[in-house]
Amino acid sequence: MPEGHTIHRLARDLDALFAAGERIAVSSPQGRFDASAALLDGAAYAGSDAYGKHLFIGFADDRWIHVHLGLYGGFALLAAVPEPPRGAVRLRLVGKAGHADLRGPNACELVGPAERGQVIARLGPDPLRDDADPDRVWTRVSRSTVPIAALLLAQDIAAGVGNVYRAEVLFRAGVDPLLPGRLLPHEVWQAMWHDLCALMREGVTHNRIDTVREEHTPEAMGRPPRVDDHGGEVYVYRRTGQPCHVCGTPVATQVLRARNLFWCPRCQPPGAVGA
DNA sequence: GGAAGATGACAAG
DNA sequence: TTGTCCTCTTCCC
Repeated sequence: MPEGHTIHRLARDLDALFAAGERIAVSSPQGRFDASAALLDGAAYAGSDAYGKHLFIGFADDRWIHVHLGLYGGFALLAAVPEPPRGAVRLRLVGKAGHADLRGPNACELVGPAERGQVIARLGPDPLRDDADPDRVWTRVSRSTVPIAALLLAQDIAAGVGNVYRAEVLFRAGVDPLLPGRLLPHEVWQAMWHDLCALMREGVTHNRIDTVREEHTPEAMGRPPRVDDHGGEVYVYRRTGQPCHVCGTPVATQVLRARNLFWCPRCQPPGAVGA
């Protein structure tokens, strides 16, 4: 689930669930956040914020719960009255209108403004934040010999992009994933960044990743809609061996830097820098 | 019942 | 580059 759009959506949903100033019951049913939960229990909610894949849940006195979901973490927000926790619930927040259960996060820690600032300082521009400066990203990309597919996942270069968005944005741009960053034309980069911002914003709105253009949707192409646990309709992500929605060539895959990479060998041949 | 896999990131070597 | 963290779901026996 968790790419940047998920985290921004969570911040928005937490703000909808809990009112500013409302006192929140904070606990750690699983026990691993016990000490910090005790310090925060009953504190006033002060709003949540997202930077890339990092979530900061704010409380009075500039105290924050820093959450990173990692690969399999999940945050379930429910309006219902909380039942006894099922499974390993690291963090439970209970307010008047509902509660939120956090499981399996990579990080869940109580931090102050300094530590929060340190986390943010390590991150590159976030396509989902209005203050993001694409030129800062381009400076890094345009000087690198590393494949563009690897650069897109580097959080210190651009924060919030995950494996699905990187595969999809490269496909939509017609760019060879293994192309070194410095060989990418500036105008292609600008278009890709613009596309990334639009796709991720749409991801926040719909809480899922859809990247297939109108003319390639199942309805337009006369094929059955894709059913997958990430929820959306995509061109290449996790479609290994299946025909490309545009040209019919089987989608290719390889492991790059310990992450699965997917692309269409015909729409994105070696050296391709965009349609 | 058990293994494998998943949209991530870090430390160690 | 490799190993480790962490949880849940799916698939296979």
